[in-house]
Amino acid sequence: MLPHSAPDDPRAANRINMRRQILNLASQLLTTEGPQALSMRKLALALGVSTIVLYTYFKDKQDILDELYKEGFERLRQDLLAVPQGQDAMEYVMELGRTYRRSAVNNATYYQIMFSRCVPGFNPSEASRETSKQAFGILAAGVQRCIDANVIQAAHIGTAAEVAQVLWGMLHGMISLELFGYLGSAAAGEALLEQAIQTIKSGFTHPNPTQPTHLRTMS
Amino acid sequence: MLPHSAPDDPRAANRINMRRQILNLASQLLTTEGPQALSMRKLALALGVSTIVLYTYFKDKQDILDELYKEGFERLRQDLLAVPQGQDAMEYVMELGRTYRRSAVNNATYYQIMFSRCVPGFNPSEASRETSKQAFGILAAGVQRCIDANVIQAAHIGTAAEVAQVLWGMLHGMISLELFGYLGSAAAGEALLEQAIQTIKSGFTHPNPTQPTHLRTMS
DNA sequence: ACACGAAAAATAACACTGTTATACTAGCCA
DNA sequence: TGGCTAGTATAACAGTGTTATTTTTCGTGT
Repeated sequence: MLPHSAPDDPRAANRINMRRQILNLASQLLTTEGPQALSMRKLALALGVSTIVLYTYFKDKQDILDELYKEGFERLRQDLLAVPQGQDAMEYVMELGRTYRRSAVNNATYYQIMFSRCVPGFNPSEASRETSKQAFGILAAGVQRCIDANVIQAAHIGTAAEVAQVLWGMLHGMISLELFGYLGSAAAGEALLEQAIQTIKSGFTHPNPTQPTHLRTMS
Repeated sequence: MLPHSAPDDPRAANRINMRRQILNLASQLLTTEGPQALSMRKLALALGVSTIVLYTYFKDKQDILDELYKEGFERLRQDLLAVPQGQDAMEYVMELGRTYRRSAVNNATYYQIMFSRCVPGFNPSEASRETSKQAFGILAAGVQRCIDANVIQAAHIGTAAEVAQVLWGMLHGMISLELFGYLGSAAAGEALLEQAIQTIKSGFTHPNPTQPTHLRTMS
């Protein structure tokens, strides 16, 4: 991962040290003042250095945002990992959903970077999108457990990954509406998410009343 | 709505004409080049006028974005209104969901303005948020029809508005993931939305297996 | 220890952005 | 015709990301 220089090269050590310092400050600026306040000049000023320094440690602003994007998904992943895997597979998945919301609300500005195009030209790199898939994998594994335990009617819905994508989308939608202020208070957001989770549970546990979905994707 | 001048005042006529001209161009720029390309200077240059002109017809850039935000919700509302209200209330709501996605995909850049913070400081005005509620009202009315027809187990879920908010969130989430590129192709997005709709239908038509949600909003 | 060379940093600038103070010009009314 | 007002242009201010040029720093070979 490191460049061509030796690991004990003082220059290289300083490099990764400086990288962390910049990212820490960027992270702090992001959470305290929001995405639009995160400018290269402010970053440099707060570090007491010139703007050019940022460009010696990062390719450009996108590169820094990309790192924050990864950090956001890493936080989410850690939070999801902390959910205890009780005996009830379905209850575990539901708790993942609640944790997902809590993590998103607690890291709202990170969530903006991860899921809304809050910085004009920013698009996460392919490598960073891989990180996002790891957080998603926890959800998919939970769904797989439900399918194995026969509490999700898999045949009527799709593969574990597909079900997890649907679940993810629904959770993300509720949280997204809340963060954008469409649901009113945080309490309302929490209550509505609980409703959504209950509805999803109900939908997953009961057989699909119509024909398989892949036969009717074209209307 | 018009200012203090008479309706046949040639100045005033020119005013609303110019307003429309600016908005049309902004809309075009938005769809062709995306939100970050929508700058006041580009707008003025394309119109062949000075930037100051924009500020005589609009308070600032937010004001223009606010108008586009309203236009986006108006398009969505029109698309939803065009859905025929067949006999089956549930099928009507499901078709609303499919139409919602189609409308969002067809007006992806508008959707970004409506639901993602794609322009740094933009926050829709209170008046514009009222417009968004009108589009939401169509969804809520459809849900109400389902409740009246006893195809949604309302007692187990909540009021029509709450159910509609959950439905809306789920639809929005799937579409949002698709537009951000998390679902792969448009075909995958369409198929997964169909899965989501079927799951929602199943969840809505079957009674909620646990106690009412308002008793467990606090964990 | 000293000088060399390369890496890192500073300065200053370029091309943008939204916004506005000042100056000017056009058109309407008396 | 004169004057007033609304509308426009010019030019500037403060901010953004980025970079070419210059200067400094610092590890390393002699």
